Amino acid sequence: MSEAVKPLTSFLIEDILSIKESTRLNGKCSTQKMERCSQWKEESEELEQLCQQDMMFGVQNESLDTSCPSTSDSSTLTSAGKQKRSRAAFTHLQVLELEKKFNHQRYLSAPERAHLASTLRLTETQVKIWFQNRRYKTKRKQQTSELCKDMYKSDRLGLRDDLVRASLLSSLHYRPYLWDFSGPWGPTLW
DNA sequence: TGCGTCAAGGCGTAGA
DNA sequence: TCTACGCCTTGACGCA
Repeated sequence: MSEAVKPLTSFLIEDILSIKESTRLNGKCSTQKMERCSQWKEESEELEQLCQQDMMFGVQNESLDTSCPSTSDSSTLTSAGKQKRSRAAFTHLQVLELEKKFNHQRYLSAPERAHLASTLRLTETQVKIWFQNRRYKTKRKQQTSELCKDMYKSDRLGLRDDLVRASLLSSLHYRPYLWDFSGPWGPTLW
């Protein structure tokens, strides 16, 4: 893989917050939450319009970059001189659209990904990774719910051994790194 | 301050 | 060989 092809890590929380800084009040959590809700509402309305326009005319929108990645200087140096990893925080608007797309289709073709990325002002890699993570998250949730069902069944049937095994497995599943990988059970066993 | 969440990193694999 | 995937794991961040 060439580093040149790979897009730079996206943007920092501060990048987003700085945009909204001017409208931000001094209050703490509740105020901020209320504010965020109203922002989401505005973003959603904006998105509706943008997506409709985009679908109708097939054009890119310039006004959707409330969280536009500032790819140039997204990470800082640590005291050790190592580059500090930055974590992008997608806006509600972007997540909303990604979720919408994901509900419709779990896999994107390259053109679809490119289109969605440009529409949401994200890189194709970010869209790709988001879908990857989203699929994995869905899978995990599904496995957990199935496990819970099994546990419930076992409990009702009085299958204590199964219950114990299931609870043991559930504790392992989400904390695979806590388990001794040299042992007979790997995290991908089930 | 510990914990949960989530974008991104990393590794192995499959298909073209 | 390249690209995208799955499957974790890591690291940054927000919250109680």
